[in-house]
Amino acid sequence: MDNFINYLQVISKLSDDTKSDLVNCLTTFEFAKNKTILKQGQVCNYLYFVDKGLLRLFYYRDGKDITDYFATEQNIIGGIDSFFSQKPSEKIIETLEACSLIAISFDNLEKLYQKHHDLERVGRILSVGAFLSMQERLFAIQFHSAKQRYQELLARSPDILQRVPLGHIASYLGITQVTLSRIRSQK
Amino acid sequence: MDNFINYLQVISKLSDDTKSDLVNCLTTFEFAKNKTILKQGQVCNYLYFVDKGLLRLFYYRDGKDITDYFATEQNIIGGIDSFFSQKPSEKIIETLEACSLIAISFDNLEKLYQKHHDLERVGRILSVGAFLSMQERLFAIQFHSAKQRYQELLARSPDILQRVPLGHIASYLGITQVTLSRIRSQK
DNA sequence: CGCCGAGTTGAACTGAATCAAGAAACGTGG
DNA sequence: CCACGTTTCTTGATTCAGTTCAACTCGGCG
Repeated sequence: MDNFINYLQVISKLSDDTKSDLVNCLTTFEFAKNKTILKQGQVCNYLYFVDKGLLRLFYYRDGKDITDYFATEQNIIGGIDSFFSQKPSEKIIETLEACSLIAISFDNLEKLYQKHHDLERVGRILSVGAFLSMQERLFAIQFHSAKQRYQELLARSPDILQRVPLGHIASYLGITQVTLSRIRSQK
Repeated sequence: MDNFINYLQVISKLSDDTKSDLVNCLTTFEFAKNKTILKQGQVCNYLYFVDKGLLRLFYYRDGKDITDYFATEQNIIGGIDSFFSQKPSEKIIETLEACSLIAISFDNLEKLYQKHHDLERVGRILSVGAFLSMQERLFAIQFHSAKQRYQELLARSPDILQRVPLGHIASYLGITQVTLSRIRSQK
């Protein structure tokens, strides 16, 4: 839990009061490998901070499995659309390794936001950051070739390549498995 | 100004205290058509709410002018990356029509965020919304054809098509002017 | 041992880009 | 208000990155 609180605290200072309230609202979960922790059609009730392990967020498009996001240690993952709208999720979260997660429920988060301005600030900053990374991703998809995107991922998160099947990587990069295979073979 | 405050208030309730502080921090600007209001290399010091008019946010990529975003009445526009990081902006904002804008400076916004929890909440909700729309845009670029994206824009913002040169529309959709012209001619 | 999912490789196809040239609209000055 | 140059838009021919379809390889595991 300290890991998560530290993570938040670095973003913007939290009072002791906030931190102690926060600790009381957090739940830890342990999941085995290849478990679905958010099903399609289910409302996403938690945001998860990854203490240990690796997960992915994905959805189906024409029956094809498309990875949207990978979360490793020190990342947050959730079905954001569903979580904030409290509507059924199109997207699915599954573990790709055994995971220890620190979770906060929607109700608790709302309550804490209400009560603690400093926490809401952290939330605001995280959201702006998420916006900016989506922007970068959009840019990469628009202007960088499949090869470039692969190399950027390789530079940014070399570990993911080791820990995840190539099919997931390919759809995350917005290319087919076949293209990814060709990219890897050349050079 | 009331337009802007109303816009914010709908997102989440603001106290009278917040509102009166807010009014004192807002500035209104009038710009003629085709004026640059954020230059490349300049730090973006304001977020603008469009009371009247039309603007675009764009940047250069290989010497080509790429439109990132259009803002019409009741939209917010700014060089977000630059604004929040307070670093020089890659991106440029220019008016495409004569505009009345309501602006808030970075310093004022920070001050207000500090003082008013309810306003920071509005900021948080706006940021999550911005994230979600980027997500949709990414999805469209990845999976929808040029034609589909054009038709979606047409459905969503028919007025923009009337008010903006096609070249800007094309780069916003992530296609060339040439392709857009072909799409429009068929059907 | 044989099956099965994951990855590779080859051949054909396609949406959109690029290159290039012409037509239409626009505005600025004489 | 017309003439000229400039920008905007259209149209045609060609090219290319990446997809699709399909067959094949490989390593693991019941």
